[in-house]
Amino acid sequence: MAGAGIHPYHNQWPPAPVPPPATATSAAAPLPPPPVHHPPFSTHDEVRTIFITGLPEDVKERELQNLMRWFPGFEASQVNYKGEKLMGFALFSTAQLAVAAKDALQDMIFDAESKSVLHIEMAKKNLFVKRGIVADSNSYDQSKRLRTGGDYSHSAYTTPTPFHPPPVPVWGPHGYLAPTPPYDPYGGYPVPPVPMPTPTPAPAPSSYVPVQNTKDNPPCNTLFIGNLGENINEEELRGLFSAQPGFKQMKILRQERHTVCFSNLQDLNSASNVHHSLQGAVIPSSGSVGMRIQYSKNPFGRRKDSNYSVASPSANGAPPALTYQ
DNA sequence: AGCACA
Repeated sequence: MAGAGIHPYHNQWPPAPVPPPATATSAAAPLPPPPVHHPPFSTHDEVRTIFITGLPEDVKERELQNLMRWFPGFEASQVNYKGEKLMGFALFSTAQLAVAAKDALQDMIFDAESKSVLHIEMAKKNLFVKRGIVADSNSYDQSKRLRTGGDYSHSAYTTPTPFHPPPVPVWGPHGYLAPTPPYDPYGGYPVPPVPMPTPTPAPAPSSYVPVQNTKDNPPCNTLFIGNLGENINEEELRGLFSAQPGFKQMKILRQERHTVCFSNLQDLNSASNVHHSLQGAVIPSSGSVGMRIQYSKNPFGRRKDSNYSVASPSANGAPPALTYQ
């Protein structure tokens, strides 16, 4: 009976940084410092953040991040959509690396279509990274979301894999782009600097964040998922939940302020497993917030408003309960 | 915190 509830996703977000599954990286060669997980208390108070203007209006945070991630020392980036002009920030591990990225990106044509040319300066202050979510030191604002280096950092420059181009020289000094080349802008490099996001919905969340699940509802076959972030991608969400064992169907509800989701599983046990294994899961489009999972108040298959007790005396053998309510 | 659909 109980005790055999082994499910493939035994995630319970280890509270301490768990050493990643060491892929046979021999630590013989001197590796650059790990780009992420920089403690907030940096010993140096030097500015190691660059300030980016000239981004196209429809720039996505992910685009900036995918650009920045190729630069050594990149830790986190952020787009501020608040002001009249877009501002981007990117934090590096050292001021020197920030300057290097600044110089490499200076006057780069970010988007030939919209004629966007980047202008980079050193920021006035460092980007403030707070456990994945960030605020500029000046103001905290919901319209700003931060993307940290994340778990892909291992594949970029830490290991000189042959198929990854060394990023910096690609867009060398000033406008590696010809006026408007309709062809491969990465001149000679077989691989674009921004890897294609894997089209297959990765059923594994990118990370987990502790969630305080204040109160839950009685266990049932349907899960209510909230705290999904404003820019949640439905496909991504669907991909995640539909890959869970016992998945039956789901419904995504876009509301004014919060998008929520209902995931219906074949039985209570499956729902319980997912409830546990995905609690606090973070997927890329949710920003850096972890989803909150609760059992639904209205499990699938049961009517919300029942006038007289349980309104389905089907073959469950349950006698009609006497409920005066 | 935000709980629809049958």
